[in-house]
Amino acid sequence: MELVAERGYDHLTMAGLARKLGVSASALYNHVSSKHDVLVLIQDRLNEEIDYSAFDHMDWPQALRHWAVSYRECYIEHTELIPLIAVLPIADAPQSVRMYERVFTALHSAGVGPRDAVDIIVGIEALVFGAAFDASAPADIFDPGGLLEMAPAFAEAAALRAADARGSADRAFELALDALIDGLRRRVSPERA
Amino acid sequence: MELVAERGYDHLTMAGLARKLGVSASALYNHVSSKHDVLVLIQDRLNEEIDYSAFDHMDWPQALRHWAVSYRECYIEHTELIPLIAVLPIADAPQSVRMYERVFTALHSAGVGPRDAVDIIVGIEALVFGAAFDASAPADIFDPGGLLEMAPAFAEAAALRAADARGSADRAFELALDALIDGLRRRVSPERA
DNA sequence: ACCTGAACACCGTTCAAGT
DNA sequence: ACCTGAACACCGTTCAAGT
Repeated sequence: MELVAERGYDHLTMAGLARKLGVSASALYNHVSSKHDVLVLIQDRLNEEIDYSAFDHMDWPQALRHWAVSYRECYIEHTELIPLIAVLPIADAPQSVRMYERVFTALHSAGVGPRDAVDIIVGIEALVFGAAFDASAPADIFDPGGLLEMAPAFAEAAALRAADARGSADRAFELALDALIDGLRRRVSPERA
Repeated sequence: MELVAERGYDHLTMAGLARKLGVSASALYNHVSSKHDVLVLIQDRLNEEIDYSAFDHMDWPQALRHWAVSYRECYIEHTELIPLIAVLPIADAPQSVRMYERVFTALHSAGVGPRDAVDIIVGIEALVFGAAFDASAPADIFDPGGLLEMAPAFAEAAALRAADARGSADRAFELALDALIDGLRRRVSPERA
């Protein structure tokens, strides 16, 4: 009961979490010292499910792609946590630390310099988080509403998108991800261009 | 006093905003119907400052880059608003609608298909929002703390990054942005590869 | 038309008191 | 060692009452 970060807390509130555990809200403070602590536990639980095994048997651009896709899938189902987790230090989150180390060493041993490796990780993560946000946004996010006359061309394309918001978000993510990784590969190992 | 979304609201709370305006919190509901309304006003105010004039006199990959840099700069100074604004529909936000229309038509008239154009906008935005998050994260976000022995290689590179977190975040963003745009250009107009 | 002040149902957190 | 219940300082929002 101590280490478990119980799943299914849609309303991530101390009271709600306590109710789900059958205790009072104040009882939680015998196990964690603040809400920040439970966020760290959740972050680590979530990051544990990200699949980065591709780095074992693929070249880094391909592995990066698999990692990013898995990363995004993990967070799409828990989008309300993204703004909290995206700025959360990884100290005391062992699974997250392990993941970063693996990705970093894979890039490094493939000849990518340490600064570029960190930058690549940060860049991929930025796209992943941003895309997960996008996937969680309402389908009509680009609907100009009463301002249609201001954006006739964009509105038409946005309506097409709204018809299959999730599929469109997936396509947009994969287009950007492929473009990003392709660009990174050319930048970091230009001889293979 | 009605339309103004007063600046300097660090604590974006109805009470705080009311205090800054010298009225009571409940008085605000004579002008807006909910906090969501003031967020829309703020979103529009903020997006008004994004510079997309580059689309007037540059080719789309270059213009996209200028737009993204300006976009990110706008949100870096108001990072606490990102999670709210990133999922906010743009209906009733005229400046935002205007911006999207301009970017979309610029891409479209350059020969980019409507679906790709929207995907490119979404992809750039994802990177911008994610990178703005990253820039607002604490400098020691990648510090493994007591788990140093789990990530010796990554920790070293992360420490280098922490020494100049903001500069590193900028570099990572620009590396990813250039790579992304380069990849998009190749994908959308392969003949110019 | 616009404001105030009290009230409501919530937050995260603390702390004395119990077992 | 772990829990409860009351309390605190906050949220966003409503509403009767004032001018």
